[in-house]
Amino acid sequence: MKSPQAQAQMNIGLLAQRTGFAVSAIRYYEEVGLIPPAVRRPSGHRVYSVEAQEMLTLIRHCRDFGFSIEETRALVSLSSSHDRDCVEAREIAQLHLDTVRVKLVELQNLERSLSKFVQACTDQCVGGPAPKCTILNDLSLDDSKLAAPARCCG
Amino acid sequence: MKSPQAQAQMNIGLLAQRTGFAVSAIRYYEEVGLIPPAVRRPSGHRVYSVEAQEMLTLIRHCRDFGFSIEETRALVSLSSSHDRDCVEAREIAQLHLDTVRVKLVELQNLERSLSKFVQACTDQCVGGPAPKCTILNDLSLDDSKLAAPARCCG
DNA sequence: CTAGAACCTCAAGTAACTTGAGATGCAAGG
DNA sequence: CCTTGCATCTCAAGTTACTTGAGGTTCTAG
Repeated sequence: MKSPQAQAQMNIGLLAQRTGFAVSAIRYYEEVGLIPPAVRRPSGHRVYSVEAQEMLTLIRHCRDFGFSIEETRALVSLSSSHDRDCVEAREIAQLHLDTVRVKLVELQNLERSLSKFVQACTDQCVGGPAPKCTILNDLSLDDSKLAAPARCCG
Repeated sequence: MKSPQAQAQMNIGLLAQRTGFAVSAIRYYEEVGLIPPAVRRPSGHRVYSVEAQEMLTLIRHCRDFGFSIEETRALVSLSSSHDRDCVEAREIAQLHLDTVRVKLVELQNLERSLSKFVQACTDQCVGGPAPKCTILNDLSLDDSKLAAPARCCG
């Protein structure tokens, strides 16, 4: 009756391997109630079914999307509820997308400023270490414009 | 002798205000040794000089740049060392810039995938909640392609 | 002189796990 | 049967960069 390849029962190590989580992360997810407590063998070892594997795969994908544990929890519970609400799932994703976009803009600005900073240093410090470098001084002034330090290694 | 506007001594509250940190953050920085222990009044209250303000302003700018505490620590110590090494500062910034760029690419990919996900939902769930929505099912399959779920609310 | 803001210390909480210690279980080779 | 070594178990503490809270003092303005 048992199919040899789609192993129905597995221990935590194999589950971890199949879902891309660390063993400790799976135990953590159980602890915080993101997944239900595993069935145990008499020895105390956890045993998992393919259903658990699917649930963790969903969680894996949610985490790859950067959803927080709480958002993931909502999506997992939606996925296992009978009368699931697609609109709700979309709202969670949309909300998350909004925050990702904000972060993206911030990171883009940061990249610009930082590369200008490095460029200013590179342009002006070509000769090597300079004891009179003032770029860090500039950074400690309230009104310094970080994106383009006025001078460096003068 | 005392200039009235450039107040030479200040308490932690004013320092926090001037540098944009929370009071608790400044105490934390002292605790972890990012800034030296403040001079105390007989009452135990901390007193800060303009030098401390400048140091914290530098830290503020480093944190705005997303430098970790350890990177910031290195930059702060460079800024206060007599024979400062401009090349070293540039290297720290360059290293940090590299990681920012990696994160930026990741976030851009994420934004694309996530917006496709939301779009797929929006396109197919216009009618409202759908009990037969399968989008979350797809996410629990190992080989599902997240960027473009095959179907939703079928 | 008193109310209330600001300050103090110390402990614990946050997110999402990881790491480590110390103990037990299990499967394979000899 | 026994040993070796990997997998597993629990529980506590560490990670980052701070914040929050409790409980108590000090400063300042009216």
